[in-house]
Amino acid sequence: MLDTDSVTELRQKGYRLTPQRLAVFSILAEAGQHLSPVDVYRRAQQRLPGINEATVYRALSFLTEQGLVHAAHLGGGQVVYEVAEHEHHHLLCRSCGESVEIEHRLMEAIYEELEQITGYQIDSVHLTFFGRCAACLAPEEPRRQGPS
Amino acid sequence: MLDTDSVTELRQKGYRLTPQRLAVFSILAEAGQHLSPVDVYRRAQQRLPGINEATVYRALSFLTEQGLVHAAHLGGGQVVYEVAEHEHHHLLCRSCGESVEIEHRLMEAIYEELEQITGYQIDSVHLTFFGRCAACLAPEEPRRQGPS
DNA sequence: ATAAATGCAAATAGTTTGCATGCCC
DNA sequence: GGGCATGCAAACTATTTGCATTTAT
Repeated sequence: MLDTDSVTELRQKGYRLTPQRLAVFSILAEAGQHLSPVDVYRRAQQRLPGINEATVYRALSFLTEQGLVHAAHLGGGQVVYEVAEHEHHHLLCRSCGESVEIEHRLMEAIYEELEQITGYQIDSVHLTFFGRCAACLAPEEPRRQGPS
Repeated sequence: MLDTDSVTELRQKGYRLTPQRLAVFSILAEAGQHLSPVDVYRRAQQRLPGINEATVYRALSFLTEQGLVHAAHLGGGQVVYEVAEHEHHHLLCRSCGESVEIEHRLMEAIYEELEQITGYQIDSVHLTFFGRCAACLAPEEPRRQGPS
């Protein structure tokens, strides 16, 4: 699932493309959504039965450092990962845990404003907003399930 | 440091205002900024030498449930707490860890836009943006120290 | 008095690290 | 073959929980 360019680049830097790293990457690519390290680990076990949790953590931080994967901080101190395709943010429903993507484009104006006010250069690739989704707002009885 | 109204209200609900809970609240109120549970614990020890870490965690979640304190999720899976005075957000410098407050007012327009687009009702009381502060951007050598 | 909260210790979850072995390039 | 990465186990940090005791009301 890793494109040839990335593969070549990483090898030139002296890094190795092990089955474990490739598995972690494809799992994220195929999932098409953010996964927690444990999620990744569980799925990885099915492909590479002997894979270790520490390896998954190491692969995730490796891929993050290389910019192939993004780490996102959802609420509750959870960190999740997803392939670095397009910049976006999340809006998470507190009731049912469902999330929608927010295009980064929508946030550009506010980023600029905040940069002007604060003097910071903002580079958040990922923000998480919280709220309640339409489905949970509508009925008397919201469909309870708890986030995550 | 808790106002009389809150005190009365909590007692009427059957909750108790123990020295531990009051200490945790005043520590946050006096700090005037977000503190991690460990920060709170350390400061609490000086006032109530026997206080236990579990008690601090329990007090923090109690105060959060009662709406007197807000939990904020900074990066790296850290949760910090602060008194619930005014709604605001944080902008955190990745290099030195310094943070500035972002007034919620600035975010209102984008909240409305997102609500229209997604159908969600957004109630994030706290967002954390990441970037680099002016001081860390300016010099050749950013003042390294690592966040938090 | 009595139910709620604390303190203690142990359990749990999530993540990191040291080191010998294995395997990618 | 050389060195980076893995696997394993242990260490760590942060947080939670059960239970006997204490204490606010």
